[in-house]
Parts: sequence; structure tokens; C-alpha cells
Amino acid sequence: MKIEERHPFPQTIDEAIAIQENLRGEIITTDQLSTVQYVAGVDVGFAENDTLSVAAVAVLSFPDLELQEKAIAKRTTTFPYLPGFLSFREVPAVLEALAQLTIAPDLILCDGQGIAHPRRFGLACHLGLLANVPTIGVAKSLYIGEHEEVSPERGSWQALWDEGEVIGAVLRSQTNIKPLYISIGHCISLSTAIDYVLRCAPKYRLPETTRWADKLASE
DNA sequence: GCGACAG
DNA sequence: ATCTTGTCGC
Repeated sequence: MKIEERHPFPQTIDEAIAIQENLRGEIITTDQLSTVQYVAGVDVGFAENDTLSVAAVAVLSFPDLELQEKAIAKRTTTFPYLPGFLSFREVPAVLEALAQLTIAPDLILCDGQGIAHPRRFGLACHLGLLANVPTIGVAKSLYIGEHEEVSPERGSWQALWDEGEVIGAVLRSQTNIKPLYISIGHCISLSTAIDYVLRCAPKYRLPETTRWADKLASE
């Protein structure tokens, strides 16, 4: 698929903050997705003492979740891990992998937060804007926000709050299993995002898309 | 100032 | 994220 260049990648934290604050206003938090026929999962792994980034994308059919296409991109790591700036570390390699795809996914599930971020511009937002694809942030742990206890049954969820606003949902994707932290990435509403995450995770805690991408990035 | 901190 | 074996529990 085709990826348009939007901005150069920053060399300093101040430049990174400026990019996040300039782009956050472009995030769309309502449903602007077409019929979902293909869902993708992306993940980035690191090797060789952190100097190599390996991005993997897995495209599955929806709703049957069968693997349709995969892509891998290896690239020199150019940004350190800093909470709040994860996208600057992972997105460059992910864009290279997405560019190789023959099938343009209708929705991407990302490994990390969307607007559940201090400046409301987490990894899923950044990737969604740069790739111009609807995205959902599906994080395995809490970054910011507070929430009530979530019931143990699959499908139950609680709003994630920060500074008086709902920034995401804490969702139980499987009964009696640790919840996931879901937030809007781009071009999707929170309730629709919850629905897709549940439909993509029929059997395990993590969505099938993410499971495939994880596996591909570590091979 | 101190601690916490997506992957 | 990554380094790493077996092991407890549904």
C-alpha cells in the first residue's frame, strides 16, 4: 500500500513533542471506516542489542481471521524507548512493512495506546495518521488513567478516565484473564473499537492479528 | 524533589 | 522490548 510522507522524524524530545501537538488535532474519533474485509496487526521486535528493529504486519480476513498476507521490514533503530514517545521508535519500521503490502487493510490493531496518552497521541494515533488507516490501540498494560474494577466475564469493560475525560476502555477479552487497555487510534469510536477487538480475539487474550504479528516479528 | 512510566 | 526452564492452574 502507498504511504505518504508527513513529517521528518525528530532528533530531540522537544521536536517529538512539537510533532505530537501539531498532529493530535487531526485525529478523528468517530467511525470513518469502510466495511472491514481485512484487519491487520502490527508489532515491532528488537535485536542485536537494540540496534535492529524488526517490524511485522499480518493481514487477516474479517470476520473469519485467516492469514492473507504478511510483511517484514528490518531497519536500524533510530530512537530510544521513552514512555510517551514509543511511536517515534516503532512507526518508521512499521511504515516500511505496510508499504510492502498488496492488500490495503481496512483497520489496524496496534500494540500500544492510542489517545490514552499524556498528549492524547499514542502509537496507534501516530500510525493511523501517517498510514491514513483506521487504527485501534490495544495495550497489554496500563499507561495512564484510572478505572473501576472490571467484571471477570469476557466482554465486560470499564471506562478509563484521565483529567475528567474518558480516554479508553479496560476490556476483558477472555473470562478470568487480565484485561486489555483499548483506546481510539484514528477514524473509529471507542465502542466500535471495543467491538472489533472482541471479534478479533475469539479465543485468546490478544487479538489474532497481534498474535500473528508477534510471531512474525520474532522469527 | 520523588516515583512512575505503552513497548 | 529482551534475557530465559520449568511449572502451577484452568
